[in-house]
Amino acid sequence: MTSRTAEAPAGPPNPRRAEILGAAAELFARRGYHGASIGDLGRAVGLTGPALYRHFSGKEAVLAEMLLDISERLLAEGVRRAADPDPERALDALLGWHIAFALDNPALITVHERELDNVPEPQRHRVRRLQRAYVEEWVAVLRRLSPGLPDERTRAGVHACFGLLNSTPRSAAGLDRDAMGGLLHAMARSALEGVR
Amino acid sequence: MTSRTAEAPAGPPNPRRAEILGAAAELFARRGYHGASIGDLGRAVGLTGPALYRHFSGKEAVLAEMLLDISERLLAEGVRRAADPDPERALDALLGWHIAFALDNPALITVHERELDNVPEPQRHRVRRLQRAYVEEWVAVLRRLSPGLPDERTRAGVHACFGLLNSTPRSAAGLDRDAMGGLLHAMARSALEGVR
DNA sequence: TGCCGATGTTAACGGCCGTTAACAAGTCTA
DNA sequence: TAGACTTGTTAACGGCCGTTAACATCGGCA
Repeated sequence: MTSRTAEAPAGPPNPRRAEILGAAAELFARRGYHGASIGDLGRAVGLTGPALYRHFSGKEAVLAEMLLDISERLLAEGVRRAADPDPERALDALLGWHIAFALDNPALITVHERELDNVPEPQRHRVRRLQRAYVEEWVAVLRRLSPGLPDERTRAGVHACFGLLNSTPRSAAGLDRDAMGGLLHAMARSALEGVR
Repeated sequence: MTSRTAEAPAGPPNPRRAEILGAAAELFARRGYHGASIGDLGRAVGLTGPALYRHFSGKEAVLAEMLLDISERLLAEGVRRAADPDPERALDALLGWHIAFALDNPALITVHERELDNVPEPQRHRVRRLQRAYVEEWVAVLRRLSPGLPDERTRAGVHACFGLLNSTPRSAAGLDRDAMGGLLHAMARSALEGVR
C-alpha cells in the first residue's frame, strides 16, 4: 500500500504536495476556485495537469486539504493564545496572531474566507466546525472582557472584526508590514470596544 | 436600429434586464462568476440560457453592467453625503449610506468586492476609477476630521473599514437589520477613530 | 390583413475542463 | 542485474460551457 493518491497526509511531509498547495492557494485566491484549472495549477509548479493526480485525488481534494490545514492552524494557535488568564492580554494575543497570519498568508486567508462552499461534503463539515470553534475562542475572551453582552451581538462583532482584519490582501496599501500590522491592531481593538 | 444587444442602458428601463441582473448578482455572489453558467442565470428567471443574448451581448457584459451600476450608485450618493460641511456629520452620513447599501444588497456588495478582475477591459478601468473616487470621498472627510495624518494610512484605514462593513453578507447573524446596522455603525466609527 | 420587430425556443458548434489510460524514465533494492 | 515503485509524460474520454444559427410565436401597426 503506497501513498498514490493519499487523502490525508500521513507519512513524511511531501515537498511536492506543499509546493502544489502553495501555488494553488495563490491561484484560487486570485482567480477563484472555478477560475483556476488543473492545468494552471500544474503549470505553476512546472508540471503538466495530469501530474497532479500523483499527489492529490482531484481538484476538490487540493482545496479540501488547504482549508483543513488553515482552519486547524488558526484554531490551534488561537486556543493557545486565548488561554491567557488576563482577558486583555488574551485579546491582544489573538489579534496579534490573526494579523500575523493574514499578513504572512494573504492568499490563504482569502481562500479560507471565500471557497468553503466548494469543499466536498465530508470535509466541509469539519472545516465549518473548526472555523466555528475559532470564532468561539474570540467570543469567550470578549465575554470575559465584558460580560452581560448578548452572545449574538458579540459573535456578529467578531465576524465583522474578521472582515476588517482579512481585508488586508485586498488593500495592498503603501504601508510596510509593521505599520499595516499596527494599524490593523489599533482599528480592530477600537472596533471591538465599539461592540459593548 | 433596435436595442438587441444594447451595451449601455439608453432607452426605457427594460424590466427583463433588471430581473436578469438581480438573479445574476445572487448567483455570482453565491458561486462566483466562473461558478455560475449562462444556463443557471437563465433558469433563475424562467428562461433558457440562449435567451439571455436577447438582452446582453454575453456573460461578461452582465457582470460589467452590474459592477458599473453599483460603483456609480455608491459614488453618487457618497459624494452627496460627504458634502456636509460638518465632517463629523459627513462621516456619519457616509457610514449610514454604506451600511444601508450593504444590508439591503448583500449580493451586490459581495460581487462588487470580488469580481472586478473578471470585468473586460474597457469597463474595468471605469469601475476602478469609480471605486477609487468613492474611497477618496471617505479619505477627504477623514482628512478634514484629523488633518496631519499621512494619506496612505488614512486610505488603508478606509479599506479596512470597508472590509468590516462588507462582511455583513458573510455573517448572517441572528441580529435583525436595525441592530446589525447599529452595531456596524458603532464598530466602524470606533475603528476609524483607531486610525488616528 | 399582412408584415415586422421583439422575444422566446431547440439544435449545433468549437473549446476547455477534470479525469483516466497507457506508457516512459529514474531510483532503490533483492 | 532484474524487477518494482515512484513520478512524470502524452493521448484520449465524456461533459459542460459560452455562443451562434435557425426557427416559432406573438403583439402592434400600415
